[in-house]
Amino acid sequence: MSPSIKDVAERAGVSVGTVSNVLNHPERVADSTRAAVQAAISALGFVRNSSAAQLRAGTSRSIGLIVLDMANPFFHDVARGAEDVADELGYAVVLCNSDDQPSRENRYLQVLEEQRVRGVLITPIEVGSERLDALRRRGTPTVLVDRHDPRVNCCSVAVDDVVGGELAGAHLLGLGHERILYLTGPLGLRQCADRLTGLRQAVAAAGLDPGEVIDVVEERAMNARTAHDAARARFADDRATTAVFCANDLMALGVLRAALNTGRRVPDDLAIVGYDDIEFAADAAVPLTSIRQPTQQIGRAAAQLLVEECDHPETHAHQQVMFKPELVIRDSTTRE
Amino acid sequence: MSPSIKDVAERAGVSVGTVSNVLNHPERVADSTRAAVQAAISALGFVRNSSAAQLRAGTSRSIGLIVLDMANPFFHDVARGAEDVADELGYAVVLCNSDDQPSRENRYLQVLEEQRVRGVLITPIEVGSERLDALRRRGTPTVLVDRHDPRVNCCSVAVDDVVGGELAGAHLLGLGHERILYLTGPLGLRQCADRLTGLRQAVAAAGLDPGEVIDVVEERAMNARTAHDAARARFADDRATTAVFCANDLMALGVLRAALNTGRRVPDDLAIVGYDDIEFAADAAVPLTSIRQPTQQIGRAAAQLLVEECDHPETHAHQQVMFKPELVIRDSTTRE
DNA sequence: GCCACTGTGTGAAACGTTTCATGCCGACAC
DNA sequence: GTGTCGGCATGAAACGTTTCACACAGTGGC
Repeated sequence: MSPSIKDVAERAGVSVGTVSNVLNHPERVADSTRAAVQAAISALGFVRNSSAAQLRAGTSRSIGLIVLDMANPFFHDVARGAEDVADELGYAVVLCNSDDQPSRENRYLQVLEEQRVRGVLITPIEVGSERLDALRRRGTPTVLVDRHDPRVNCCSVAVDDVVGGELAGAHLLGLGHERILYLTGPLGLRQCADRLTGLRQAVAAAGLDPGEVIDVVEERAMNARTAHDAARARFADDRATTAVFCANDLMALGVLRAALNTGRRVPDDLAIVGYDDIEFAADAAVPLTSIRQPTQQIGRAAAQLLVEECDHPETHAHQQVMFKPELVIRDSTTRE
Repeated sequence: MSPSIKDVAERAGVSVGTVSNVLNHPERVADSTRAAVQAAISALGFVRNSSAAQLRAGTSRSIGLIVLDMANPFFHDVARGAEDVADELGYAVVLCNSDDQPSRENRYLQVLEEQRVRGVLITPIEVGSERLDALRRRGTPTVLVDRHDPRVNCCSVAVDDVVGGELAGAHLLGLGHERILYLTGPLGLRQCADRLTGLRQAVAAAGLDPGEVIDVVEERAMNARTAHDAARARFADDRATTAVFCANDLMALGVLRAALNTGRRVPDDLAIVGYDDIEFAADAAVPLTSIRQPTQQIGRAAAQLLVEECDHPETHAHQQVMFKPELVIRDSTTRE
């Protein structure tokens, strides 16, 4: 159907080996021959068949990246970082979106394996699944993104959520708040639980009793609407709480709307801290103080570790990289 | 390295042809043989090499999707819709992000061609580029997403932006506004220009003079910050304008913040209409009236057209599908 | 004039599948 | 017993590359 290397060879009057050399090792071919082959290639509109190339070569220069949710800016930035690094190092990235569904995760792992990718970057739905172990056993390096493997039999890159909670807590305590509400998603998520741990540590470090200072409200969904409703219900008869720490920015924005709609001034009556520092945080009705994660860095680091393991499997030692988050102060906690 | 079909055949004591049949035509194989082969497959951890399969088969069941910007929720939804349909029809989608850079678009087109994808869905950076025509000439069907080809030599799916502008205009005029500001990105973008055209049509249809009613402010960037600054500058000494129509929701959110910060009530002093109906529009400080595009539908329709052309190239006739947008009324224009 | 060498090109093997013509075997009809 | 047929399995060819051992022809040293 489409022209093959053989057609090109015939037209240029050379052997197939020579055409292949023009494609892959141009320096081995005399200038005149190379020109003739190039001419034949463009005349025929030849495009290399990568299936054949990869079959013969036995190995591909591509890695897979499976994320939980491409709609989440966090993963979008991670992907961007990983792509940039992979590109520099001569690898292509195959992007897959598991959408938090085990069936999709499985299907993509299968596809990536069939394509013989060199390695896989993944935020697994469940850490320590048999499927992933099997992949590793068969010799495909994997790196966990935003997760850690307690058994440490692969590399991983994550952000220290305990520190994030501490930063938020210390900031609010420093502003004089004595009743802090932690509005969170399911505490079964490590992320949410760790942030609470950090918050408690900050309170304890200030010489206060976490049990007295912190109040936890756990919601199932982590979006603005849920948070808005929860905040409204809560604030109907509560004037003691002067600060809210939310497990993500969407929830913080919901709380902000609830506060403004019930006539509270932010930050004077209520201080709000979010998490993630999403793009819109700075542009909210009251710009949001938030905890920023080095998202692109996560992707970059993960890709680097993976490529390192792919290229030097024998000397490679697994690492657990842990980034520190950063506090970004805006008007929702303090006006300068 | 990893076990091949041959290893499986040896271990199961059958020929390679039989193993292949177990994989692709299980019904042609006797139950007992099939079981033996399956056992060998799992014992060895065999995974089919898709390069070899595709090379032999000569054709793949995958299509490429090249979008401008995965960070934009619009394209995210389009991708989702396309993936769903492709999946139902037995095609896999290879997702590529051109990031508005011609070099990346070119590279991905090259990669997709080398992989011999059956077809390509693309929002091209430039309509009518030679590269895309060449691809089509070589027999790879393409469908334009959110773009139209004036020469109509391929299918396309887009949304009618003129109607979107009309909807916004008619809504604001119906509320009694007589001075409307259109805050837009570059009018060189068809999207932005068409929305203005629609707005003018609505004004004319109401028997008014577009030149008197509409005021256009064109900014280079279409984000919240730019819009916020533009709105602030504008409103410093302008009380005549009572309504703003923004070319996207991010700009509308910027205007909203500027309005609230300068003490205007929304919608009483200023009505605001956005465009795109992004997820956060409903959760803004004042929920935003916006124009919703059937984003997932766009992706679904595009994938359907493409697969149709791939599967029945001879009977296929190119179509230009044009969806109608929809007005979503919220508090930023009228309180019920 | 011979040797070694370099630069360039050749041709065949191999990669792991799928497909297809062929063959084997037992069952059933006559 | 012969002929036919269906169900299953086989083995080889083919897909389009890359690689590698080899060949060939100049070149320069001696």
